[in-house]
Amino acid sequence: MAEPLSERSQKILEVIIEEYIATAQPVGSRAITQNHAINLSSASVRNVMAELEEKGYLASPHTSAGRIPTEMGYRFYVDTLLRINDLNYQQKDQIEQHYHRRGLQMSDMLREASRALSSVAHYTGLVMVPRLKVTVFRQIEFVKLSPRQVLAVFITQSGMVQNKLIQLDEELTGQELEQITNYLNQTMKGLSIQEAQARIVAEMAHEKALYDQLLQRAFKLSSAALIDETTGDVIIEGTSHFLEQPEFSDLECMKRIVQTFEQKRTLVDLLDRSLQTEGVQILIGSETEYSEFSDCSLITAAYSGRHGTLGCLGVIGPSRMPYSTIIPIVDYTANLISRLLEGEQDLGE
Amino acid sequence: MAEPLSERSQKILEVIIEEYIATAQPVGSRAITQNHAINLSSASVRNVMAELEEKGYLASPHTSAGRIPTEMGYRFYVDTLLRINDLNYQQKDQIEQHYHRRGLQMSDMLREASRALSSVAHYTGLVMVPRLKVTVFRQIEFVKLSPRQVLAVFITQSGMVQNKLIQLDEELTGQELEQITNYLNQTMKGLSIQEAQARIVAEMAHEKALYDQLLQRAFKLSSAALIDETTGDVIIEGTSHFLEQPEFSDLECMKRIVQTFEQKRTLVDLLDRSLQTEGVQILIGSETEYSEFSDCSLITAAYSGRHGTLGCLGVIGPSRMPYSTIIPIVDYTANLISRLLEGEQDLGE
DNA sequence: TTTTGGCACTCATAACATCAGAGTGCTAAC
DNA sequence: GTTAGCACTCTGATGTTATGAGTGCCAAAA
Repeated sequence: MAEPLSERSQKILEVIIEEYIATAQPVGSRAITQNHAINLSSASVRNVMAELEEKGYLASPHTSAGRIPTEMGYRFYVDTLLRINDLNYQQKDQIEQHYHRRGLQMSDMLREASRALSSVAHYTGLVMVPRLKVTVFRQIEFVKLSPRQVLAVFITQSGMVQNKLIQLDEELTGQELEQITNYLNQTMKGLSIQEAQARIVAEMAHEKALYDQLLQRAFKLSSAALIDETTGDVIIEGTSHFLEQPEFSDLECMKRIVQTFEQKRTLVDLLDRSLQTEGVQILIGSETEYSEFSDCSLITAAYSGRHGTLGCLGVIGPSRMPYSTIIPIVDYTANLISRLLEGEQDLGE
Repeated sequence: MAEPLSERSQKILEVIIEEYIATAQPVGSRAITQNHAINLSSASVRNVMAELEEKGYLASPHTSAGRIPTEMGYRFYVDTLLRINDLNYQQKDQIEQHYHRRGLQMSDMLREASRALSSVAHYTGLVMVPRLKVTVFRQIEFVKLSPRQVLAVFITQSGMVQNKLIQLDEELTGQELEQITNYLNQTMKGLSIQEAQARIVAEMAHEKALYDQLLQRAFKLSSAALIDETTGDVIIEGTSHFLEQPEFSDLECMKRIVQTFEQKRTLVDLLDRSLQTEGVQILIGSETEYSEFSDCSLITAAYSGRHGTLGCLGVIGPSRMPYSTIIPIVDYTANLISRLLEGEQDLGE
């Protein structure tokens, strides 16, 4: 059981998985001997298939229906059998076309990334919007909406814009607000939000601040503006691709997936977990740890700006997914976005 | 044919439609005589049903399957038979709960409105985001991202925030930018965007501007910032409710609807058309003029701020929809949002 | 020892026939 | 004008059978 698969078994497993990915039909021994360059009789293939089933790489829906890959089968395939295709010219072009328009803001760019993923991969595209705390401070502006209400507009080095409505304890004059703005912009420029927050805490604790009411107000205001209470956001494009998959013709199952997409929460958690990983990460079925995705796979890659990892993006679809073409699409998109975001920053400095 | 329906026929039509809305099953003559206070034999009902079918209000899927309402049937029902329920306490409460959190920005509020519609009505909620040009100018800020790139942050009286990246022909110093900002904020405060644009055009034409380079730049910049090239946006919540409807169990049809939602374009057009209408508007089936919605109905109502209509919101679902409960939900939500937005403005002045 | 041809067996799927039930339309009687 | 009754239609459920794809196993061949 723990003994490794022979080369021949591996080859057959590979062919079965690729055939199943292509057709969505259980693969029989005969299909293998006919369609592919395997010089074996169907009986020999059957023996190997029985072995692969026993070891857990394959399963049969019923006696006379051929075999389909298990999660473990896909995992082995991805880890050891997969040969990743290079993107062809057309695919690269198709991805890049999404960014030809000039003057895209960061949020637009991320949306385009999700669209690109969805349309090129033909699965659902996901892009996680950078968490505030991983971004770098560029500029803050306060807009007074009413005596006790201020809108903080906060711009990160990478060009993201965040708005936040702040309720004030005490009234501030326009002049005070301006002073605060200037002070904060000087003090925090170039700091990461985490650094900025740390500095705020430090300076607020520092007694010096006690003497300067304005400073104290400034810190209060900025700490209110920089608290990131949002749960994170994900840009989802191409939900409808799920409806094309024969494995999700079950409406009940489909509904659960769409609902999960709508809540976004689960996807945020999922993508968060992928954030740490270097390169392309692949989660298959139960590895996602969500039952609604038990027949899905998630392929993700992190993207970054000049100051490090910003977020991650990827594609979700059925486990029966052409990994060899999807992986480079995700990889290429993540790199492209990273390059663009780093370029943006160059302009900014 | 053109002769009107007798009272009895109308009553029977009403019962059939309501029964069909409740059960999603074709309604037979017997169901009517049993379940409802109609003192007629099934044979008499059959006569009436034949008449209603001939006149186009009903259709029969096949000989032995009872009748279902046609589009014309629904239209007649909505126009003349419908008695609109009042919202009960729970429903009102459920809608209002979405706004209890303080410090909601306009965009958050609109999202909540869409969620509220979706969760209370159990159909898909739609909210059209106000077009820039119907809003009132409050404040503009320019943030210099690079020598030739400026981010314009534009805040409307109703608290909406719009960002736009502007490419400059010529470099501007921070000081110049500040002057421009001040000038524009003074000049355009309280103007509607249409008025503001008109003024820009007028002043740019005016020869006085020729002498003052700074002014000219100001106008250029603001006109770039105020051009609304976005196609309009719609906030959609509760797509998954469509998957609950038995009439859309056809995956192909379902997919077309979800795709249409994803593109948003069609929905923008649809909602745009409803914008002019006073009160609640109802579009049934082909009245939407989109084939993918041939079995859907759209119920909308406009919402407004103090300065007039801002946008519209509503619900889309199958034509077989409990109009009497959905209509007041849409109506109430639109009024509530309008009230809140007008309140927001009070705070702002 | 490995491979393969052959054969019995299993099971899903499609095709077909049958039947019950729901509903209609029509006619004659009330 | 209303209704009871009846013949008729059509769907959907049920059951039966045939087909065929695919397996497992065994004995013979390599």
